[in-house]
Amino acid sequence: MAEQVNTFKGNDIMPELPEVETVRTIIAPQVTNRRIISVNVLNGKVVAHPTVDEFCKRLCGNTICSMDRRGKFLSFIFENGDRLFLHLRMTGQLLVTPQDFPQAKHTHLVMQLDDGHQIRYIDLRRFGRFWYVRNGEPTAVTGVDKLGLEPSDKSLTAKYLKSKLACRAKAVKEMLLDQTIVAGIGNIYADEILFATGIHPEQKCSELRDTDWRKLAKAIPDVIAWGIETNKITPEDYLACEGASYRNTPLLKVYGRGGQPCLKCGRPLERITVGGRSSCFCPACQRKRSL
DNA sequence: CTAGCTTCCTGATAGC
DNA sequence: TGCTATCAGGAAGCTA
Repeated sequence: MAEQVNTFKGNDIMPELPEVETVRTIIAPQVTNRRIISVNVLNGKVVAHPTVDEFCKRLCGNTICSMDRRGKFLSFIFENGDRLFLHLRMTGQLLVTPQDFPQAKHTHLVMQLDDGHQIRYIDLRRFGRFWYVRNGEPTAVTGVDKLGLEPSDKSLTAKYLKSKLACRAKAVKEMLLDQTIVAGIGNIYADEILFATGIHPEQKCSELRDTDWRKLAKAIPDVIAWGIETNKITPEDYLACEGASYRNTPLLKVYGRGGQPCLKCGRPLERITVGGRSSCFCPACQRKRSL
């Protein structure tokens, strides 16, 4: 039995694009056409813009039209065109609960809806943030303006990736985590995408060949779409686990499997650190090429 | 401009 | 048992 190298600290959380999309599809139908009648900010740290007082004032009375997602950002769109942006970062959880539902530890923000339900924000590490942006007000304050292409964007081609990155000495894994190139990939799906392409996480962008760029341009949308598909959960199960256990962890091929056999060749997967992030890969299927 | 370091935060775990 | 140190991670904010 191979040694288990990873520790899985907080692995039930850490939302990336597929998980954020799951949250949106679960939450949106429960809040659409609901009016926010009051807001309780239990920890002002999670409100990034504007001040907590202004934030609460602007939210109250608004009716939610729809929910959107861009990269790992969620947003609530209101009837008046205002928007509430949210980034879950590492450990943020968004729930719609009956108002008498037991309040979880680390609940930082509660919005009371007009149908007796509440939207609750829970975040163990408090890295997540909310931004309230008025209709017509620039969204630059949130950071969404800096995001690169969505993985599903048809403009995400080998040519796009190569033109943006081929001159850079950065490791390909760091490129995948750069939200200004492609939005929504985190540490887990970066490892899965690299395994799918057979590229070593430390391979420099400047060393990649045209076939590599083509493989990446295909694997990025494919792996993210697979993540969205496999993360499906019912609203009941989502609430029962308090929005924490809808991840496809058992299905991941490399992430968190350091020391375990590669699903393609059986050799033990390795775990290294790339750009300060733990990375799992197969040393046989993802050989590092020298020039 | 980029690279590299630090910060934020808590809880699990290791070591004494 | 109980203490302290270490580590995980997304993204911003620094410095050089």
